[in-house]
This record gives sequence, C-alpha cells and structure tokens, in this order.
Amino acid sequence: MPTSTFDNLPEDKRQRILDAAVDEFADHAYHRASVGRIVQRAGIPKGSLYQYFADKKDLYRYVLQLGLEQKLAYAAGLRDGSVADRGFLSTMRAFLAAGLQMARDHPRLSAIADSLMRDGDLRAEILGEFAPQGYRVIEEMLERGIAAGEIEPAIDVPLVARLIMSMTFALADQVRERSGSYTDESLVSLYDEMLAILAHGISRRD
Amino acid sequence: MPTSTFDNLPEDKRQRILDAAVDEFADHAYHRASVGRIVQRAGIPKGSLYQYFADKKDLYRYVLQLGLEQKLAYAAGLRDGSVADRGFLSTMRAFLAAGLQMARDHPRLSAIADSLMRDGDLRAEILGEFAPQGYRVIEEMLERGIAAGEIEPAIDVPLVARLIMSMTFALADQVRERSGSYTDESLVSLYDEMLAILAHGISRRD
Amino acid sequence: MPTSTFDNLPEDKRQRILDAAVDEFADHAYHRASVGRIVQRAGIPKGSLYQYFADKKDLYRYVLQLGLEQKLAYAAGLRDGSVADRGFLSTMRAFLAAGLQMARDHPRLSAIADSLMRDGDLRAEILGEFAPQGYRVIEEMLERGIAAGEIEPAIDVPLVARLIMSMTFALADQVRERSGSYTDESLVSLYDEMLAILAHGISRRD
Amino acid sequence: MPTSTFDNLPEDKRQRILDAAVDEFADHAYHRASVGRIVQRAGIPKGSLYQYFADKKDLYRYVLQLGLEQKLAYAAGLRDGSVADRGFLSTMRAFLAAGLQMARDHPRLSAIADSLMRDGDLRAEILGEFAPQGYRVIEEMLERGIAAGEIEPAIDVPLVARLIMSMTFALADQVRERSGSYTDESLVSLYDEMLAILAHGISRRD
DNA sequence: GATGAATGAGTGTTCATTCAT
DNA sequence: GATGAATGAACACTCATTCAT
Repeated sequence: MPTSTFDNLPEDKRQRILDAAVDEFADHAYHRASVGRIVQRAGIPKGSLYQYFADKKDLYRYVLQLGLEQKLAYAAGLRDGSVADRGFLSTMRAFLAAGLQMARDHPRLSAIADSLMRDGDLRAEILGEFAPQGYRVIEEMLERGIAAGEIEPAIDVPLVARLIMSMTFALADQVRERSGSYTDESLVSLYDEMLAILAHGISRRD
Repeated sequence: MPTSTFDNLPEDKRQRILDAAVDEFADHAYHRASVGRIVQRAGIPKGSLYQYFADKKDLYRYVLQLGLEQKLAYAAGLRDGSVADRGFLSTMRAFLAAGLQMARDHPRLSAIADSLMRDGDLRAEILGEFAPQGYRVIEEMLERGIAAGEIEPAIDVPLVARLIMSMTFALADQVRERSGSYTDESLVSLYDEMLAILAHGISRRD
Repeated sequence: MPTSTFDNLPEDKRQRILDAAVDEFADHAYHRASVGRIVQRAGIPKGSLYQYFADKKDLYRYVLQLGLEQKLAYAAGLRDGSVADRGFLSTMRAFLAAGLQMARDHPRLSAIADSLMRDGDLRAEILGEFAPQGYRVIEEMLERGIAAGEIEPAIDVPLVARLIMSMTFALADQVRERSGSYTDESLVSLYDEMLAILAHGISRRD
Repeated sequence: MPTSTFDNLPEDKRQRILDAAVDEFADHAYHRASVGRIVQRAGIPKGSLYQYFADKKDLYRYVLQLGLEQKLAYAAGLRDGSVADRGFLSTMRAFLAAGLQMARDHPRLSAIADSLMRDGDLRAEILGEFAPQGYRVIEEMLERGIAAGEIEPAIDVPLVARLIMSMTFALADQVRERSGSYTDESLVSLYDEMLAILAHGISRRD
C-alpha cells in the first residue's frame, strides 16, 4: 500500500502516476512491466516512486485494488437485488453485462486484472488477497439461488463459483482472439449460450 | 527440436538436463525461466545446452512436447471409443481421469502445459503447433454426442469445447492450490460435480 | 547521442569514459571493440555506461563525431579561403597539413575515423551521416579550381574527390606504419610529392 | 600453412574445404567469419580442420595466398612485357583489366583480398607478409617507366605505388557501391579517367 | 588420423532498487 | 521530501579451441 507521502501528493500528480502505472501494467504483464517506463510516463524521478511505494509489487497491488474497486462498483446493486426477484440467470447476465461495460469503459484496468489471471507466478501470491472478493460475489448469487429453490442445493458452491469465473475468462479470451468480429449483439448471444449451459447445469435436479 | 548430439548423450546426463529444464519451467513461466539456472541445476556448461538446443524456446518446446506426448499417451484410446457405446459423460470422465492421473504422475510436466495456457504471448505462437490437438479431442467428443442424440445440437461446439477446457484448468488449479487436501476419492467427486453440471448443461433440451 | 546524465558528469569522470572508449575503438575495429573492456578501463559499472549511451553504436557515433568536429576545427577556414587567392595546390596542402596536425595531436581519434573508413558494414550506415561532409570539402575545392581555370574541367569531380580521399588515407597509412621514422620535414615532402602528382594529374590540359 | 595431413587429403575433400573457407571469408570479414560454418559447409568435423590448420588465422592466410597466386597468374606477362614496348599507361591499363577480369572470374577470392584491405587489425599483421608482392608489381612498372624516360625520375617509387594501389581500391569501391549502374564500357572509361590523371601526374616534368 | 562433444570466457544489454546529495 | 545517478547481478546467446575416444 502506498505511503502517506503518496496520499498527500497533489491530486494531479497522484493521478499522473496512477495513469502511467495502469498504462504500463495494461501493456505488459507484471514481470515484463518496467518501473523505468512508468516514472518516465509519469514524469517523476525514479526515487520518488520508491518513496510512494515499497516496490514494484506494491504499486501493482495498489493498481489492481483500484481495478477491483471499480469492478465492484459496477456490480453494485447486484448483490442487493434479491435473487428471488430476478432469478439467478438474469442476475448473472446483469453481472456479465456489468463486466462487459466495465471492460468497455476502463479497458486498461480490465486488461490488468486479466493479465494477472494468466500469470501463474503472481496469481497464487496476489490473488490470495483479492480473489476471494471476486469469487464471493458469485458464491452469494449461488447461495441465494439455492435458497430460492432455483439452484441444486447439492452443488459445491466454491467450486462452481470458480468454474463460472473460469468460463467467463475463457469467453473473454474467445472474444479477444476474434476481436472485431463480434457485434454487441453477437457478444450478448455468446454470453447467453454460456448462461444457458450454466443454467441447465446447475438448475435444481428433480 | 534437440540436435542429434543431445539424442546421443548418455541416458543419465540427458535425463539430468531434462529434469532441470522441467523443474525450471514448472517453477517459472517461460519468460521468467532462466537458462542459467537450468544449466546450473543440470551441472553442465552453458555452451553445452546450446549445442543441444537452438535456443531457450527450442528447449521449452521440446519439454512441452514431452508433456503433450505423455498426456496423449494417458488419453490414448479415448478418441476411438465410440460415444454411442460409452456416452459423452463417461468418455469425458475417462478423459479427466487420464489428465488427473497424468498430473499426479508427472505434476511438473502438467504444470508447464498449464503455465503455457496462461501466457498469452506464447500461447498464440506455440499453441498454434499444439493446442488444436487439445481442443479437437473435446470437439470430437461433443460432435459424437450430438450425433448420438445425447447432446443439444444447437450448441456452439468450438465455444463449448473451450469452456470445458477452461473448466478443467480451473479444476486443476483448485486441486493444485489445495494439494494434499484431496484424497483420491474426493478428487473424483470434484470431477463428477463438474461433469454433472456439464452433462446437465449441454444435454439435449426438449 | 549521450544522455543529459552524461553531460552532467564531473569533468574528470566524463573524460575517463571518453578516453577509454577512444582507446578501445582505436585499438579494435567497431565489431571487435568490447563494451566490457571500455567500462573496465574507465572504472565504471557496465550499467552506468548504458545510462549514458543508448548502446555500443551510440557511444561509437559520439566518439566519431568528436573526431570529426576536431578535424573540421583543424580544417576551419580552408573552405572560405578562395582558391583564386591561394590556388588549389596550396589550399590542398593546407588541408593535408591540418589532417596531419590532427593526426599528431589526436592520433587515436584519427585512427578511429580511419578504421571506420575501412569497415564496409558500418561505413554505409554511419558514413551516410558524416562522410558526405568529408568528400564535399574536396569537391568544393575542385569546383573552385575548375572555375579558376586551374583544373581540367573535364574531370569527374566526385570520382576525383574520392581518389584524392583514398590517397590521403594511403599516405596516413604509410606514416602510421613507419611512425617515428618520419621527421616533420620528410612528412611534408611526402605530402608534397603526392600533391605534385595530383596537381599535374588534374591540371588543365591544353 | 596447412599441415602435411591436409596436403595428403583426397583432392575433392581438400577442395571442398577450401571452397567452404573461401565462401565464408568472402561473405564475412575475418573476425565475423565462423569456423563452425566453414566445417558445416565443408561437411567435415571441427576437429579435422584443426588437424589441417593451426587455427582460424592460419586457414585465412592460406586462402589469401591462394587468391594472391591467382591474381599474380592473371597479371603474369605484364612484368615481362617491356615498358619501352608498351608504355606505362597501356601496361597499367592491362594490369587493371587483369584485376577486373580476375574479379569477374573469381569474385569470392577478390572479395576476400578486398575485405582484408579494410580490416585495420589484420592488415598490418597479414599484409606485412603479402603486400610487398602486390606493391612490387607496380613498383617495377614505375621503375621501367623511369628507365624509359617516360616517368619523372624524382618520384618516391614506393609511395607512388601505394597511392596507385589505394586509387584502384577507391575505384573498386565506387563501382561496388553503384554496382549495376556501370556497363563494361563505362567501367573502362572510369579506369581511363583515373589513368589519365595518373599519367599526367607522374609523367616526366620538363 | 578422425571425430564431435565439451568448454567457459566472452558478447551486448536490461532493470529493480539504493542512496548520497 | 525530492532527486536521479549508481549499481551489479542477471539475461540469452556465441564460438574458437581442446581433447578423450
């Protein structure tokens, strides 16, 4: 976490540093990202960065947290909306739509979270701190779905949450690889396909 | 691919080199893996490694191929078994069990294949050579399941194959993260849970 | 070109680095010159050199430019002196004398420029930036000599400029190879011999 | 010089080795030439090459000598033809024509000699052994020209020989740089231009 | 005499972090 | 607190030469 020195920085300088860091981490996976380029883009001395953050990882963690907070903000309301009211399927769709919206509004933050997911070295270390928050949202949805009798109660909630998360990333991969070839509409139908499978898969079995 | 010099090496030396490489690539994603550490662990001069392999990537590819061959060996027979005879579910379970067995017998090789899947930079380059073989196996299973009337014909086969692949990786992650905490039995039930969801999800809808 | 970091270096350190580079490039053609040896002679860490110069070629170019600037400084005034006033022969002699003086005052810088001229690989690349300036001086002298009716107008100016340049290098070679065996006087007579041939060779033919 | 082992080699093998060496040294300046590539092209083991030649330089020297012998063979007869009969100018033109013919018939050997001339590191060392032979031919021509009363007796023969040599190289450079843009005819007129200057320059002064 | 694997010092270059000013 | 120069270990890769078989 940043030092108090950082918090007391003039707003615009603080923002410049964050922007530079976000840009760099979005363009390069953690290990390939360069502290040198960050300070250059931010227009601050190298020594200063190390007065604000303990080291590269500390800065990375901070940027990541920012992204997560944004993402949660987008998903806000989803947690509160009762599943009874909207059903798991439509809640989940809203959740995915939120992610999609976030990716469109803040593509760089989104890319960082993504690259983290792919760096095996870091994920174990960093994700231990954040991921639960991410999985938790899905787990809660599942729990409410179960309570509402919509979802099979026998499922292993943490496992299924994880499976769902991985599927959303796989979907994002597919989209990225063929980026451009998807219209907004076809994207939605892609999500719908996945949701249909999911809904079928975990729906209450008679 | 290794030079003939490598093939003619005394068995134990060749094995020492491969072990060192597998260890290194299992511990560090490709870009973080160090040729220096590999030769150090293997106890050979740097120059020698470059007499055996063209470069770092060549060595990586070789190790990867070894892993793939192993994996395919474990999965041998699955492609030929007709889905009509065994059903998609049981074929898929056999497939997963093969992967599980492989992961237990050669955890490091398994980890390497895994880390490749997560390195977006490399995947496009290296996977062009290998991966299709991976997805293809699943796609064929799905196609046979559809032909047998077992699976919903409306599904997007490549997409679903990809989703399934991602779920198996998520599962493997879960296992690796809590390695030790799973008995053989509980592992199987983990897979069964995923399979049940899957089976439900893509089964023919009436 | 060096970074500002280099420019701000304490005079003696900057000079130590330049001396080491000049020595190295004088002793070894560009490709054989070693960055390692340079930093060792200069007594600085390798990383520092790369904070001052982008790469080996950048350093080389800088050293070369230094030599060229020196050389041009020695030759200053020659361009402006009208051939009509002094005649081609005496202008050319002054030009050669300037080169000679430079070679004696800064023999290593002189050797570098020389070795560049002989490295076909580099010359095309580097010389594109510098050399024309070299040939141009001679071409202008020739043109003025022609205008003054002193020199045969039918000559191929660029070719003759090149031939003259090559003769000056050959002369310098001869001097370097038997360095020490020439007194100031005998050197001058060497140049005079060449000039006499040249003067005869390109003088207006009746 | 090669060992007796090399001399006793079957003709075709010896030739293969020489061809490979000539190719390599023609394509790359001495220091950039690779022993590895030579043995590869020749299809012999590395160890063998070192049984035939003491080291890389020994092989280089041998190849160079071969080239020189060829060149002298082309120029044979020129030494014997009396200048009185043909005059310096036409002898020199024949000499240049011989060089041109050699360059066309054995471009690779010619390229090697050329690259040597440009490698400051080597020239001093290697040329000390060969060059005199090269200059000698020109010196003899000059001496005969002087004896015949055609050439100014006051000239410094070794120096002028050297200047002439350097001019031929400069000419060759010009040709190489604009290679293709010269027809056989325009080449000859280029040489003639140089010869005219030379003839004027060193002709007997009254 | 033939072989080709072994060697290891060498190459240019990068970069997170430290620390004196 | 701000600065930016200093650092040096690390990186992937090369290659002429040697030497055991």
